[in-house]
Amino acid sequence: MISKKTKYALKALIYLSREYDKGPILISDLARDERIPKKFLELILLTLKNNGILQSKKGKGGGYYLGRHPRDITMGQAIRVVEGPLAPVPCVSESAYAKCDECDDEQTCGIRLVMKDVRDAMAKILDGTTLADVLERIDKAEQKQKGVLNFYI
Amino acid sequence: MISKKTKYALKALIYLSREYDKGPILISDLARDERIPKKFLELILLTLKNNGILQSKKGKGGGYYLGRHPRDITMGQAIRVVEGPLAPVPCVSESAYAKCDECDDEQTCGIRLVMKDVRDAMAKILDGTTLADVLERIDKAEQKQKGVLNFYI
DNA sequence: ACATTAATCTACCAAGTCGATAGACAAACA
DNA sequence: TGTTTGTCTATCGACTTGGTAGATTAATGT
Repeated sequence: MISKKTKYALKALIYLSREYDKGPILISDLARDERIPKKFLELILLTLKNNGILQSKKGKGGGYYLGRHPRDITMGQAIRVVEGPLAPVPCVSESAYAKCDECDDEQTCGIRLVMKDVRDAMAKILDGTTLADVLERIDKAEQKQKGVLNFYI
Repeated sequence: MISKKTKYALKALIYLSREYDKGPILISDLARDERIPKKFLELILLTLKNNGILQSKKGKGGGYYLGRHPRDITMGQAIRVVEGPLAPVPCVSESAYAKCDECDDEQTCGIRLVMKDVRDAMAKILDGTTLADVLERIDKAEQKQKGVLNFYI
């Protein structure tokens, strides 16, 4: 299960993607619209900025905005920053490899063999899905919902 | 990342799979051979038993053994028991669905759309891999390693 | 120069989880 | 009856999670 922190981060990024061409967005506005505790959101946005995903501007007219086009930011990148590596065990992580201390022979570890497959499957999806893709999928889901609604009217 | 508890559980299950036809195995032996803190392992084996994956026998000649054939126990089943649902968000869990409190409309939630794919990919692998499969993969990896070893001799 | 705005930094906190241990208890067996 | 072995309950320190408080710094408008 991903943490609330990660959910908040993803919500914020999707929000900022939707407002991509509208200049800096205030933390306060984001917090209010997405119902995220403001002070907590501050920390999240800051680490996203420190990891190159967001940029910010201080003072009047300031706020946060995406560091790159929504089509150039993936879910995988964002999740790794706030939640840590995707891999279920450190010994199959590409971004943050580490030896498992319980395990002596990595080559013949059954857990590792299976978890490698899991990691790869997750990475394929999350690194292959950009913020722009997510917006698109949301739009399609909303269209579909509207369609059903019309059907009932 | 999976917890140590889960790793210990999987190690124990793989161990018990290998000894499947040898009758009950002592907690002490398992703990010693797999280098798992004994008292901690007790709790793990107990919850695996309470969830129908293991069986046990008390007194002399007692110990723990698999409740079903290794070919009828999947990694997914075991992980759900000790670690909880596979799903990254509760609203896409099949085994333990729950509404996300941050989210009002499930149908159009972008996070959900992506995480559903992730859950399905994980479930496909973990529910499709039995303990017998794991043993087989370990054996193959060991054969391969021996081959390379022979090559160097 | 100065007030205002808004991000940034540091510290802190309560509650919960993780990994592990201790010891009493209960069933099986010889 | 005594020994063996699993079962249960309680407890522990360390760490993580989710969140708050307040001071500080940088940019902007007047």
